[in-house]
Amino acid sequence: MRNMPSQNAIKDSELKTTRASAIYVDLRNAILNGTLSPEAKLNVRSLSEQFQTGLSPIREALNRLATEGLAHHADNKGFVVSPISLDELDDLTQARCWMNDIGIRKSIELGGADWEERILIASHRLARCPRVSKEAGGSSAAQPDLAWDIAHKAFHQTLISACGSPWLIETCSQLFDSAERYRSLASLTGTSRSDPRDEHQDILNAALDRDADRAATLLTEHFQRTSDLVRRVIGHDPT
Amino acid sequence: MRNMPSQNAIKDSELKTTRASAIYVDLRNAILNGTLSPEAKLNVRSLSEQFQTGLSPIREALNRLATEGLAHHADNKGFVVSPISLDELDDLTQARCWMNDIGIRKSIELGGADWEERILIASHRLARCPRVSKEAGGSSAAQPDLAWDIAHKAFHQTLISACGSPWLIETCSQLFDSAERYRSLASLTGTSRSDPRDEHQDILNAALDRDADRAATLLTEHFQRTSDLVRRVIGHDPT
DNA sequence: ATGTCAAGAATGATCGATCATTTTTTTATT
DNA sequence: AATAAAAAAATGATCGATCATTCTTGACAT
Repeated sequence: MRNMPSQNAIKDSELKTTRASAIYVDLRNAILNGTLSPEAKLNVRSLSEQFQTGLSPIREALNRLATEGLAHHADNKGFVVSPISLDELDDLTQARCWMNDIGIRKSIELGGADWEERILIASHRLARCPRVSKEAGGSSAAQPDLAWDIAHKAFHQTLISACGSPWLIETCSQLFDSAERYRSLASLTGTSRSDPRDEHQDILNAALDRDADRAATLLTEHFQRTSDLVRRVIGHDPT
Repeated sequence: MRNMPSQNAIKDSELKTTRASAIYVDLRNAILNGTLSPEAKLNVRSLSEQFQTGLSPIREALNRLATEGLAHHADNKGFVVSPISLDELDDLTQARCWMNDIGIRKSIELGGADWEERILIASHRLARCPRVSKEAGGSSAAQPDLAWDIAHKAFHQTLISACGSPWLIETCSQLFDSAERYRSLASLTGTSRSDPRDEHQDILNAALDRDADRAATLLTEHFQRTSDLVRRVIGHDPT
C-alpha cells in the first residue's frame, strides 16, 4: 500500500513503444523485484498520477499483468499484486524441476557444439558478475544487482535452449520470473547462499559431459535448495 | 477478415460481469472454435460496433487475449488472431504429451478413491455425449457440439486432477484450449476419428488399474494421433 | 511502367469526463 | 454501545473525443 515503483514517470522504457507497454514493463519489474509488495492495491488513479498518464494505459498494463498471473483482478474490485504463499512456492518449485528436467535432458540430447559454447559463455559471464551491487554512484540507494539477475536467468535459459521446444523455453522463462519474485522478497538476489557459483559450475560441467542424469539431478537440487532458503526466510514473517 | 463472432451484442456473458470480461469470453470462444480465423485482424473500432460498446472494453479484452497467446499484438499495429502453423502444432503436442504424462502419473500415484470415481463419471458423461450436434432447432446453422467439447475437456482435466500441482493443471488446461483451436480448424470437433471413444475408455481403464506406464503411453498416443489427424487436414490447405 | 513522396484516410493509442459499483462514513434506532 | 440503514466518498468501468502513427492513394519524375 505504501511501496511505490520508482517515481520515474514516462522515462526509459517509454522510448519507442506505447505508454501501456512501457508501464507494463515498469510495473512488472516492480512486482518482480519486490518494490511492489504482494497484495498491494494497484489503484488505477494513483498509478495514472505516478506515471503521469491517463487511465487507459494503466488499465491495459494491469490487464496484461493479471493475465500473466503477476496481479489478480476481480470485476469491479480492481487489481492487486498477486499474493505469495509457501504453497505456491512449492508448486512453482516443483514445476520448475519438472520443466527444467525435461529441458536440460532434451538439450543434452539435441544440443550441438554451438549450444556447448553458449552455455560455457553464459556460465562464464555469470561467474564474472559481482554478486552484490557496487554500491557506488551517487544516486539513489544500493540497487539490487540487476546485472547478476540477468546473467543468472541467461545461464538457466541457455541450459535448456537446445531442447527444441519453444513452448518449454517460454514456460521456463515465466517460471524463472515468478520464482525470482520469491527470491527478491527473501532478499536472496545476488548475495545468495553458501555457494551458488559452485552449483552453477557443477551443472555446467555435467552438461558439457553430456551426463543427462547428473545434470538433471544437480539442476533439480539447485532449485530445491533455493526454494528451501526462500522458505526459511519467508516462512517466518507472515506477510 | 470476414468471419465475425456471432452478432450477439452484450448478451449471455454480459450478465453480472464487466463488459471487458464478457467480450473477452466471447472473443476467446470465437478464436477457439474457429469463428475468428487465424491472422484475422482484430479491429478495435469494428469490434466496438459489433459489441455495441466503447473502445476501452474491447481493448482490455484484446490485451488479455494477447497476453494469453491467442492474439498477437504489436505496438501501434493493433491486434491479430494468432496464426497457426504445423510447427506450433508439433510444439503444442509435444508439450501436451510431456505435461499430461507427468500429470497422469502423479494422479495415479496420489489420487484416491474419490479421484477414481471422478474420472469414471467424467468418462461416462463423455461417452454419453452425442458426437455431433443434433442439428435440430430452427435457429442458425449446425453448431459444433459444444457439449462434447466440454465433456471432453472435463475428462482430460479430471485425469490429471489429482497430480497435486495447481500449476500443472492450469498449464494443461491452457494447452488443451490451444490444441482445441487446431481441432476446430480441422473440423475435428465431435465428429472425430476412427474411434476416440475407445481411446478414452482405454485410458480410463489403465488409470483405474493404476497402471501408470500404460495410462501415460495411451494418453501420449492419443494426443499424437489427434495431432496427426489435424496435420493431415491442415497440412493441405495452407491458410 | 516503375519508383518516390506527399497528402489523405484509416487505425491505434490516449485522454479526461462520466457512469456504476463498492467501500466508508454518518446517522438513526434499539 | 451495537446494529442497521442511508448518505457520501472512493474507486472501478466505460464512453466518445482527440492525438499519433501507420497505411493508402495518386501525382509526379525518371
